[in-house]
Amino acid sequence: MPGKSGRRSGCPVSVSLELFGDRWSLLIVRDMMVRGFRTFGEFRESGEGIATNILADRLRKLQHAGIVVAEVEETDARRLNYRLTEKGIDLAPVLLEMLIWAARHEETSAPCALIEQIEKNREGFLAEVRRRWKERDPAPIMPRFTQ
Amino acid sequence: MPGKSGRRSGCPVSVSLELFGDRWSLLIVRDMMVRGFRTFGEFRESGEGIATNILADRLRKLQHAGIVVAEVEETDARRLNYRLTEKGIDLAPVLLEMLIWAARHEETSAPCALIEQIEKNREGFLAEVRRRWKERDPAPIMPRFTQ
DNA sequence: AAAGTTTACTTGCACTTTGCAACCTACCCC
DNA sequence: GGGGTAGGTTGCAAAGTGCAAGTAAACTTT
Repeated sequence: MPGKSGRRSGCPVSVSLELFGDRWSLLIVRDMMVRGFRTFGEFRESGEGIATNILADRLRKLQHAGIVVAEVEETDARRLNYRLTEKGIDLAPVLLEMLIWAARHEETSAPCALIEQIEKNREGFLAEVRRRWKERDPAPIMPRFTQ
Repeated sequence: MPGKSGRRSGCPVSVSLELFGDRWSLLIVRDMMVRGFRTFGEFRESGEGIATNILADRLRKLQHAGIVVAEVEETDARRLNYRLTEKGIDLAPVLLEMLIWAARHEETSAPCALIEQIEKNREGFLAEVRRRWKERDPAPIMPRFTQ
């Protein structure tokens, strides 16, 4: 949905930050992308403890931005399946660089071996993320990093 | 400054978002990185219209996170020069991917030719950003994208 | 040296966003 | 049709944000 008025500026970085520059949006994208989460309940129990009103708000905004789509599950009409769009899966490089940066400069629970492996093979990792998305493969590609 | 308690989780993405997951922090980093801005006044008039209390707060937090350092200018003691640390300049790939994503999926003021050129030569662009930082070259590497 | 300007803030206040708990309403299963 | 589950909404207190104004120190001009 381009052509929005009311933008702070036309700088792409600024535009990005207006869409997902907060503490939660990219975590939801991460869960969809690498952990295969699809439902409200999965995101809610994702480990970081997001409040349900914030979660509902972010899912709404991500849908409005065209990053996520929701579809009703055919076996259970209560259940919504949230899924990344192509625009959403294209955020993979952003998340990957954030992961590499934090693993290098902050103390995280990500095992060094895993990070090293990903860093050496960025393109392969991104290709695998994209393949899983395309084939709707719900298997998580990365563990949960519980602290 | 690793070893902080009170983290939501040990996931590197979550850790990153706790440090710079807001609408302003990365814009300040962008201004330092690609426009050569150094002083409070330059950030204030950067185009997006940040409030001065927020700017002061973000500069403080970025310093506390070790992403930015401040040093008094020798010619004018009023003037503080804010500068990225190595940890800060290492955010370049994150910003670059955000720039590419938004240029591809949103309507921005970035000229297509420029984006295409950068996308084809990511490593060269990152090397140039890093060179300018290392040599304290204040020449902006990218224009201001005024809308 | 008095007056004005610039720089980097701080303060006050209205407004918005967030976090937490509780509640609500379909929908499924038995 | 009763109980549990999924995906929310609502209310309220606390925190964060945006804007205008003010401040203190360091220069600059007269």
